[in-house]
Amino acid sequence: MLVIHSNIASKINTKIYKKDPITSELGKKILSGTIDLMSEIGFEEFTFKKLSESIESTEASIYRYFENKHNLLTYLTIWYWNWLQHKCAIRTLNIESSHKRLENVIIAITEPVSLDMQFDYINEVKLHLIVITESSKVYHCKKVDQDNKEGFFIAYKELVEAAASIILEINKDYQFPHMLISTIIEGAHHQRYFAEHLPRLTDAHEGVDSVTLFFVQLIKSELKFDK
Amino acid sequence: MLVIHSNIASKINTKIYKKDPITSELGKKILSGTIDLMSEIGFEEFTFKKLSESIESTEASIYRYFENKHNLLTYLTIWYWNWLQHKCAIRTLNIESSHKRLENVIIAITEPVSLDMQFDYINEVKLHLIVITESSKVYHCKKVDQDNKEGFFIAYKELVEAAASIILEINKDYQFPHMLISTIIEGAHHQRYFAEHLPRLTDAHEGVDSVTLFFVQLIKSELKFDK
DNA sequence: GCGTTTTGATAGTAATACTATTATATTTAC
DNA sequence: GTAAATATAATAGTATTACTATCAAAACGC
Repeated sequence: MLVIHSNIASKINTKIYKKDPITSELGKKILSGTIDLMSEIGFEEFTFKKLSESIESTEASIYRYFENKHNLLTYLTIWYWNWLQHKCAIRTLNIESSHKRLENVIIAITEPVSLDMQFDYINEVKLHLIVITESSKVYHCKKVDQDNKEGFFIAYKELVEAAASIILEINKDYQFPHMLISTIIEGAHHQRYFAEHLPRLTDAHEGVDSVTLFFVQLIKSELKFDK
Repeated sequence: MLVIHSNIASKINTKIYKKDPITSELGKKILSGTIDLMSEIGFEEFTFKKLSESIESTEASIYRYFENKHNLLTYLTIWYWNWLQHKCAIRTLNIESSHKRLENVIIAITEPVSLDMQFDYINEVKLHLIVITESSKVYHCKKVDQDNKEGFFIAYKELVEAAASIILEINKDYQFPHMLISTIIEGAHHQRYFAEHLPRLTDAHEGVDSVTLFFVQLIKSELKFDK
């Protein structure tokens, strides 16, 4: 069940930061500066030194908010998962048909991101780019089991669980609801990345959002409600 | 069209290394040592220093074979793609039915890896673990466009192209053959990783390879030949 | 206006990611 | 069988990264 939260950052696990970035001006500058800088130079090239220069602060000050750049990326990724949850909740409000709710969720998850909601320190379009390119590094690392115990991936699990439960409304005997949803979430990121950098691995058609088209068609075929 | 090569390493792009590792004892020890060490401690913790200690050589000697650990991981990933191509070629030999050939390819791509072929310096099971956990880092980095120009991803593209062409034999009007295949390749890695570290994102059933089951069912549903 | 918290400035350490140099093996060339 | 070429080991050194520590200045809370 998806719950609508007014403040996306307030849902974020408190152990991911040393000091909550949304409680101060510097904290917010760290978030917005990171989104600008990391979307430009990428996670590997990104350092707290460079960030401190771009926001005119110091390395030591940034370390007071986040232990390291990995946790900072994790923070942004959790923010994105919460934001997606919120978006899915809005898109399924007052819709009776399970089929239509599921379709709306798949669209919300896979569509290109625009700046429709306005957040003061988070640029959703740039954040989406970072998520597409870097978010898998959040869990593809040795810290994954420890971070999982801390609860850093709860927002992702809730998102998958919520969509999976709609699938079970449609077909209570369907065997792979979680796999289907997590494959679509990860797949949408991959396909957008491939379209940009390795187009021979995709079928991008000009002017058409084939990523969303493909995944909507896929889920309808798999659950056999394509009519 | 898949071509069968007797030597998987010989197909590897020569620009990925400074000195071809399979031409010397040290080179082979670098490959087997990397597979052992990296599958154990992960890409981020892996250093040429640690590798040199574990294979009883020196940092400088390893640098004569590979510019950096990123290129070494890329080498191993290319080896894996070539190996998968080879496996798919074998599994589709002498099979007339396009449907059966496609099913065999999806099984070859998604099934768990065992040590059936024996390579002297590559442990396929450990390499598969590395690919599942680390291979997306090969292209999710700032170097991706440069590496793509060098041709490092050709083996991946050929694999996708070969499977996509079978899809088009089955349905020449199908719009998304490349997306479907690359989604399955990446998806299979993700699902195996999730099953190990984030099980709530999957539907792993005991004793059953649900990853392969899921993707075989998915492609049959999407291409509507599930009979 | 005084105490507390936050930030800035600076310094310092250990590890990483390399490059360079030279000596010593080992291989190959003929 | 010896000289020449090549490969490896041993060592040293540099720039950058990823932090930690200290202290003074600024801001803020009441």
